Amino acid sequence: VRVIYMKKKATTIDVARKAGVSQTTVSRVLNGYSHIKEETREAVLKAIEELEFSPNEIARSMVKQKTRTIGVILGDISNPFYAEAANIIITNAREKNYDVFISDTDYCYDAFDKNIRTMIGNRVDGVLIAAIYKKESSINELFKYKIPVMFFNVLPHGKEHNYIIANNKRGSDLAVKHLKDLGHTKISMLSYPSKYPSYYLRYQGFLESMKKYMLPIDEDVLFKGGYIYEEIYPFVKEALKRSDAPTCFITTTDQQAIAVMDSVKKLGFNVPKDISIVGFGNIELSSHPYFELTTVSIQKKTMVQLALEKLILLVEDDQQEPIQIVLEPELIIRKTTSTRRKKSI
Amino acid sequence: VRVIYMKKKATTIDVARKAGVSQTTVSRVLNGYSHIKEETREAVLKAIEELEFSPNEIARSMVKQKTRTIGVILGDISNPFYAEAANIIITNAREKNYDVFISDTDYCYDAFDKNIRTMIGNRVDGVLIAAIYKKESSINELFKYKIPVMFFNVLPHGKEHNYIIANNKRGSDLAVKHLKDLGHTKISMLSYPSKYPSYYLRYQGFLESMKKYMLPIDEDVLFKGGYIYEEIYPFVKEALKRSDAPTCFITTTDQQAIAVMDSVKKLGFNVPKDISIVGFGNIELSSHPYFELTTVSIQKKTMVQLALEKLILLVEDDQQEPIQIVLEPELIIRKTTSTRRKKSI
DNA sequence: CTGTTAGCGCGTTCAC
DNA sequence: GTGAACGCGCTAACAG
Repeated sequence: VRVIYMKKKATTIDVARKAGVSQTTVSRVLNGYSHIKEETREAVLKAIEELEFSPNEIARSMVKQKTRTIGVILGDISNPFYAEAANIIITNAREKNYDVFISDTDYCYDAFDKNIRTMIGNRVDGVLIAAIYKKESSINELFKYKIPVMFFNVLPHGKEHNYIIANNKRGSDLAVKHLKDLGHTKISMLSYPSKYPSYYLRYQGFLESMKKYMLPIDEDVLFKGGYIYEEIYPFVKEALKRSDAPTCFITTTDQQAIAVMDSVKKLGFNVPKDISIVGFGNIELSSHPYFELTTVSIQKKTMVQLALEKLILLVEDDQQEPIQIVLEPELIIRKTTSTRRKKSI
Repeated sequence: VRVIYMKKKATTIDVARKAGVSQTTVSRVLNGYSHIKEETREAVLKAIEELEFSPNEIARSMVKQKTRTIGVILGDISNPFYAEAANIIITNAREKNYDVFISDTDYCYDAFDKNIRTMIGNRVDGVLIAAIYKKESSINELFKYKIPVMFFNVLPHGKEHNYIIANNKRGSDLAVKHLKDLGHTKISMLSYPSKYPSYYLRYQGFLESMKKYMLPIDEDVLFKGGYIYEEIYPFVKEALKRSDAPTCFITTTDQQAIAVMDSVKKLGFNVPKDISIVGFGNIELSSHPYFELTTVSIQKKTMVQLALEKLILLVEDDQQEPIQIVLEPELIIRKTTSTRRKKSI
C-alpha cells in the first residue's frame, strides 16, 4: 500500500477560498445564519463537501467559551450501577447535542482530584458527580471556576449544592414494613454504613423503622461489612444457627442480598419458604431468573435523567435556584419474600 | 448566601502581569522549560497560585494540534464486557496522561456515525473501536483525517487495519477438547453467529474442532439465537428430552452458559454431575460462587491494555507498521464440567 | 535567560 | 448580504 500524504485538515479559510467568499460567510453557513443568498450558500456547501471539511470544535469552543461538554465523575464504571448511569447520560446528552466526558475514580481520592482538574482544564460546561470523598477540597475548585455542579445519588455536606438523591431511609422503611406485614418479627440487617453516606442512611432508616414498628433490634444479627461472599457466608451461618434465628434478611445492596441468598441456600434453607430476603438498589441482575430478588428500587433512571436535564438548565441559564430533589423509592416485590413460616428453624 | 461575582478565569497574561514577566515566560514555567531563573519561576508560581490559574487545555490543544485525548467507541457501556474495557482504558490512559472520550453506540448505526463525527470534530488523537457495523463508511472518515485507529475484539474487513483480537476458533477448540478429554461425545452448541464476527468464528471453530476430533455434529442440538432465558430454556428442555441427549453444552457467551445452567437445573439435572457446561468470555459474573463456570477466557485485560498502548504508539510516532495481534485464549476450569456419567439420562 | 511576534481555526463585531 | 479585522488563550519560532 502506497503511503499517501494527505493534505492537512481543511479550515474555514480553505473553504472560503475555494468558494470564492470570505471566511466569515463560511462561518455563517456553518451556523445556519439566515440572510445568505442561496447561491453563495450552495457554493460554500459544495466547497465543504469537496474539501472534506469538518469544523474544528476545539477552535469553536475557544471562541464561544463553551464546550458543550458535560463532565461525569463516577466511582467505578465497571460497577453496574455506574455503568448504567453512564449509558443513560451518554444517550440523553447526545439528544441534546452535548458531549460527555466520563471519568471514574476507582474509589481513589487522587484520581478524583485529577479528574476534577482535567475537567476544569478542558473547560467542561458542567459536571455531574456520583461519587464523593471525605476530603472534598477539589470539588471547591469547580465552584471557584463557577462551573455548575449537580450531584446525584450522593449528598454532599453543604446545603447550597444541587442534588438529586433517593430517600434512602424511606427505602429501608418500605423493606421493614413489607416484612412486618408478612408476619416477620426477627429481621437481620446487613448494613455497610462506612461505604457511602447513602448506605449509612439505609442503615439508619432500618433502625428507625424497627423502632417505629416496635420490632426488636438484635445487635447479634446486625452485619456491618461489605458484599464479599467470604464475609457474608459466615455471618449468615452463625445467624441461622441461633435459637432465635432471624426469619429474614434486609441488605444494603443487591450484591449483598445475592450473597445472602447463596449462603442461605448452601445452608440448606429454602428462599422464600424458610427465609425471606429483601435487597436494595434493584440492579439489573436482581431481576435475573436465577435470583428474582425482592428489592427496593431507587428510581435510578429517573434520577440520572433528571440530573442531566437539570444540569443543562443550570449551564444554559446561569441564574437558577439551587435544585434539590429527593426521589421516593419503590418496593419491587419478586420471589424472595413470603409469609413467615410457623415453626422456627 | 450572597452571590459573589467571580472574576473571569485567569489567563497566562493575567499571571504574567501579576508576576511582572512576559506571557511567554509563564508558558515556559507551565511547561517545565529548564532555563529559567529560579526567582522568576517562583514569582510566576506564586502568581498562578494567587490567581487560581488553571491552564486552558482547549487553547493548548489548538496550538499544539494535539488533544491528548483518545476516543473510544463501545457497543453499550452497560454491557459488562464494555464497561470493564472502559474501566481499563480510563485507568491506563490516565497514567499516560491521556484523556478518554467514551461513546457507546447502543448498537445503533446512526449513533455510531455521529460518534465518529464528534470524535473528528473534537480532534481526538486516536480512536479505539470495539464495535463495528456493516456499513463502515464513517470509519473511513477517520482514515481520511489520518486519525490512527485501533480495533480490539473485532476484526474489520480491510487487511491493512490495526487490530488486537482473540483467537476465537482456538477458544472453541479448547472447549471441545476439554469435553472430549472428559469422555463426552455428544456436545450441544449454543451459537449466536449473526451477532458479531467473533461469535461467528466461535461457531466455526466449534464445527471444525468437532470434525477434527471426529465427534458427531448433531444439527438438532445446535442452537442459533441469543442469550435470553426464554429462548434458551425451551431449547435445553427439548435437547435433554431426546433419547440421544447431549451430555454437555458449549456456549458462545457466558450469559448463554448461565441461562443454560439455570435451565438444566430447573429441569432437575445436576451440574456438573449429569451435565457439563463450558462458557465463553470469562465475564466477572462467571466466577461468582453461584456459577463457578468453566469457560474460555479471551484475555480481555491484556487485549484492552495492549490496544491502548499500541494506539498511543501510533499516535506519537506516525510511521509505524500496521499492528495486528492475535491473542491466544485460555481455558478456565471451574466447577461446571466433569467426566461424562456412565448411564444415559 | 527572557521578551516580541506570529499564528492555531473559528465566531463576532462593525462597517459597507 | 457580505467582508475586514479582531480576539479567544496558548505555544513556537526568533531575537536579543
